[in-house]
Amino acid sequence: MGDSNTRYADIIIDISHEALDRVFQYRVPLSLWKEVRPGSRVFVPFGRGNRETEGYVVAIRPEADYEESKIKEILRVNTEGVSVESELIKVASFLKEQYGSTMIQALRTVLPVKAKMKPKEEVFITLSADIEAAQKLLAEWEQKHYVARARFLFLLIEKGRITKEEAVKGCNFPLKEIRRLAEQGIVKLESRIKYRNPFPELTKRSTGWPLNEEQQAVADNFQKDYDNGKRGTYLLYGVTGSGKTEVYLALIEQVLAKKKQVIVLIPEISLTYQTVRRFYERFGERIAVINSRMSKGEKSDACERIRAGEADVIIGARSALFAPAERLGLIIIDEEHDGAYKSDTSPKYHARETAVYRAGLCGASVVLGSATPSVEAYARALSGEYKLWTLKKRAGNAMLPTTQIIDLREEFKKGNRSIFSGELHKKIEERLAKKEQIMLFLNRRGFAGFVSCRACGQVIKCPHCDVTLTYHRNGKLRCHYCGYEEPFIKQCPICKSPHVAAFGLGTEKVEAALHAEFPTARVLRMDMDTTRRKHAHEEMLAAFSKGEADILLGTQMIVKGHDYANVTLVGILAADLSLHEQDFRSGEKTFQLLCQAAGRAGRGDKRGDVIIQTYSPEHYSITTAAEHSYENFFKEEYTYRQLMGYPPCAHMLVILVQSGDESQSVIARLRIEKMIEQSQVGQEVPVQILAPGQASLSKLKDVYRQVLYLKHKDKETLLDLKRRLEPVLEKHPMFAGITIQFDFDPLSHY
DNA sequence: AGCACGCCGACT
DNA sequence: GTCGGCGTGCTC
Repeated sequence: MGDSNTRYADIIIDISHEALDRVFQYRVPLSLWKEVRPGSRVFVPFGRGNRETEGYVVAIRPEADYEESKIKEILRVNTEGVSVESELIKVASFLKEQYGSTMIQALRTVLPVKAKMKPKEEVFITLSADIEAAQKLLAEWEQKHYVARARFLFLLIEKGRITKEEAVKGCNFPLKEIRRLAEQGIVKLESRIKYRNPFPELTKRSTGWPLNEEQQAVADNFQKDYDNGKRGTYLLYGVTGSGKTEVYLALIEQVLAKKKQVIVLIPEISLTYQTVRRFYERFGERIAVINSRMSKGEKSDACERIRAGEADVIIGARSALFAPAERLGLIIIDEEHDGAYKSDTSPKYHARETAVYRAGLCGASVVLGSATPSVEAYARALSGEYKLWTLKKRAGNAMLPTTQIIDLREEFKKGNRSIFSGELHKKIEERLAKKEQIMLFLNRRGFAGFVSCRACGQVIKCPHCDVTLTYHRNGKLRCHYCGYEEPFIKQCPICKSPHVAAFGLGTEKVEAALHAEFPTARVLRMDMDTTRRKHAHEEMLAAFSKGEADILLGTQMIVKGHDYANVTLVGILAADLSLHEQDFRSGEKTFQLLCQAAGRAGRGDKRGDVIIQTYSPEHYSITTAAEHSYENFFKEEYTYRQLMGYPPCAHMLVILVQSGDESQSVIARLRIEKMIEQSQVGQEVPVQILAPGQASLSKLKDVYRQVLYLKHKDKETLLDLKRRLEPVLEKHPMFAGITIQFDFDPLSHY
């Protein structure tokens, strides 16, 4: 396009206001062609008064799709403090490109509150003419009945100094008029930044524990790389209790010594005062915490401190990844495997991948930590893409608990219809007698109602897909991946037992059973119902910690959190509940949950016991969790992913089609399906389309949802397909009123 | 968000 | 005619 002599820029003016939340086109003057690029910050004339406004260049293009005569020119490029903003804008383009969203959505995630929340600036107006002259003027205006002017001047003479708000709102005297008076030398405008002290908190410092040999080796290795200018991604795989946090603290200190900033990501639920305190104690006021519960003002204050370089350790959940740190040197992602690192709104980015990208832009390293790494991260560590560090020793004397798998089919044969196996019942009684505490864990997520045979443990699966059939309210069994449906079976297809049932076990039911079987035990039940109140979660855990209950019964929310020295028995009531969700990650999730739950037993000096009750005692997720072997689990899981072509061995792209009109959503989905099919004709390895149809959550808030699952070996092929689809979906009138969302390598099913 | 524009009413 | 008060609508 060298022959064309005009160039246009798509510019976002101000993302803080809804009506301006779109791109505006400006001509790029020839003199700025070299400087203006996507990501540049520029000044443009905006609005009727052509007032000079800052904007972000989102794209450069040879043509405009707006009336040529109305297009204005970019004034100049903002070169001040460009680094962070343009870095973040690049991150936004990455999000748009890799995860599929509009540039505006991407920018909104990356530049959130923005200093548009006004950096607490107050404008004051003072008199610059002398009092006598002012009073003369006031008399003149009053005489002429210039009501607003007089009101303003009267107040100003009276008070000597008033704020802009008092003048504009209080006297109904417009800012423009004040400016004119300022030009005439009657008044003076001055702005002052309002300061506030955000952290009068504890600033006690400690140097921390000396590192053990393993931990020191990791710290040394990192230091060596960092000193040599090597930056990369590291996976810190350390068993529960191996002291990963101490390692983080050591790495942070190294990086701070180089005058760099550090971002520490923690899953939202563990972002409690407890966790943050360890960092406070070590780094004092150099810390900034970004929390979803913070007000906009607090957030922008924190951002200002980061931008100004006053805070250099930033702790927060997923979105803290976009903190405006100018001198970023390290990003730490704790509990890297946690599902909370994937955004659930568009762009559905993964913090791990995005962190690696941002680190690459600014020359930072990334450290991922976990006791049960995600299959993705561990595979990359094995391939050499990430560097693997392993911590095998548990700090102190804590021993791994003994783990026992109980086959519930055997219990059933023995005639035990109770929720508790004989062994678990016996152990609970023992602990109650010894005044030791017990945690019972029901790893149920959602309301997945799969159907299984209570005699042989057979789970009813779809004949066409490797997923369980779900029991529907209409009494039928259905596969959410292909739509296959069959009537509810009366007997097990394998062992012919009539005892087939939809599995559904609630905490309330378990609580009732506990009261019946152990009438003296004090039971604390934790689930969605009992923790709805604001601090209920923390309070209940604290109460249990103080020994106010003998048994803590709950869903996965109880596995994270404090250590309980007096807990010596952990019972997992039905490990299968998360195993047979219709999701290719269910094995991984189950393994992680079991490991975390088991890690709760015997944190003190008493050795703990773990009992896993299951109908699938031979499933690798359960056996490997029982033997505390991540490596064995990984081997099995990776083979399975390879065999089925699931991530990370291949890639998936979910296209979610939403519309308020049911038939419209179906038509749109069918059209997209057709377009994809046609684009794949003649391809050597075509993209596979799986499970086109209604999403399992088929209607949400009166919006109908249709999904397409696409699968291909190479992510680039899917990205390419998305790139070609996007303009059609955005522009073509047949997709008007239809919302389309993309999700790469989903963490949950639709 | 800003800001211009346009309309109506009050006063000189 | 001029200024003030207030609602409306647009910004490449």
